Amino acid sequence: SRRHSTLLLVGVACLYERLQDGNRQIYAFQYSGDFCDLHRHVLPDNEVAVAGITDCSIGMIEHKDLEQLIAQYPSLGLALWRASMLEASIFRKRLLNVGRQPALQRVAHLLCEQLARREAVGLNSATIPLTQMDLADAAGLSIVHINRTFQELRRLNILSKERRAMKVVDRERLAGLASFDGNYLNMP
Amino acid sequence: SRRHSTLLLVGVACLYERLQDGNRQIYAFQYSGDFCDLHRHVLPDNEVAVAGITDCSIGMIEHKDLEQLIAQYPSLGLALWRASMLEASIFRKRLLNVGRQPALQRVAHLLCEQLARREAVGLNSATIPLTQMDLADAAGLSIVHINRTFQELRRLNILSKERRAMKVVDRERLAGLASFDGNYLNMP
DNA sequence: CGGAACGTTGAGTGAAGTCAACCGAGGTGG
DNA sequence: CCACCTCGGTTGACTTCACTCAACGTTCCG
Repeated sequence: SRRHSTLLLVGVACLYERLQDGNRQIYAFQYSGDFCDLHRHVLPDNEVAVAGITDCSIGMIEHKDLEQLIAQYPSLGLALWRASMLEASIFRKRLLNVGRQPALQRVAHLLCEQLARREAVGLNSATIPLTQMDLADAAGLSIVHINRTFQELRRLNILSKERRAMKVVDRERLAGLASFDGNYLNMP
Repeated sequence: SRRHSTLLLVGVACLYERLQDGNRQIYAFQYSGDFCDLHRHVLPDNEVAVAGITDCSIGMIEHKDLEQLIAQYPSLGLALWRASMLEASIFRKRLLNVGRQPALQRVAHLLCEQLARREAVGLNSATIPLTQMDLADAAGLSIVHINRTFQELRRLNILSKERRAMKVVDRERLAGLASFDGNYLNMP
């Protein structure tokens, strides 16, 4: 059990868990400013893992230092609490989409969420550095089906290919397709 | 936007969201001691709703009173933060199961989780007061498919029928089937 | 130049969904 | 008291969305 928390400073990472059969579920993509493993504060021994999607810079903070800081600055404690509730809100929406939406809408919503979160941390390019495998594991779909879903999104002129990366060309229609409403991210 | 939070005192409730097409996703079942709508503290205008599964008693607390209490007793703030992280942990596991597990395991895991949580609040009966519709909406499956999954669980002598309610007969095998490990609930 | 990782394709399969009935237990009002 | 209604559960036939498998193409990098 670790004695520190990790903070993502630069880059994109993902939080995931792997099943016995090797299948992976990506729980969240993380951006600058996100704590990667705060949950270990409450659940030191769980199976959740973190991996970099791009190259990352990280910072560490000792648990006891963090606790001391919270004691000293109660508003930090409140901010961390709010961050946890926001994380829960994101998980809820993911659950709705994975549980109740077909592949096209599901992928569209996931992409909208990443665009919104990237924007919030100043990443304004519409080119998203995720592989089809990453998207498959986040959406709960097979790689092959993700690939075909992407082809459909490209056919609709919503996505385009840049070398190996995908680029969102028509964000409006992507959001329309997904019925995306960023309210749950605490954004406009 | 409400000025109070609701605390579930007695009974079972569920947190859910409905799609335009009428489809429902149940995010969580709630038990005595759970706050039903703390998320509104951060996201006052979201679409998440609460409904009673059984008859319920609830308590209300004004947001400003809660904030005052937290200021007065910092450990209450920490406890609420931990509760939010635990909620997030439950959502993560739900996501893993909905995204990556077939119906039988998915339903088995959901039932294991409810048994564990019921036990934690002193509800020791193995009879779970959920309809097949509730389970379907929580597992992200159709009612018809839930029904057939239940028949399979009964055929395996893991579940039985009591009147209209279901009863878990063989908790060991249910947990085995689901590869259930209660660690993510912060329980043994 | 070669290999690894990612992306694409086609064919065949299968798990879960949909539709449309019908059944059965409670509850309720005439 | 019983007819009736409603809600939840069950069934069968059929459909479809997504998965698997196995190959092949492409980009990137050493």
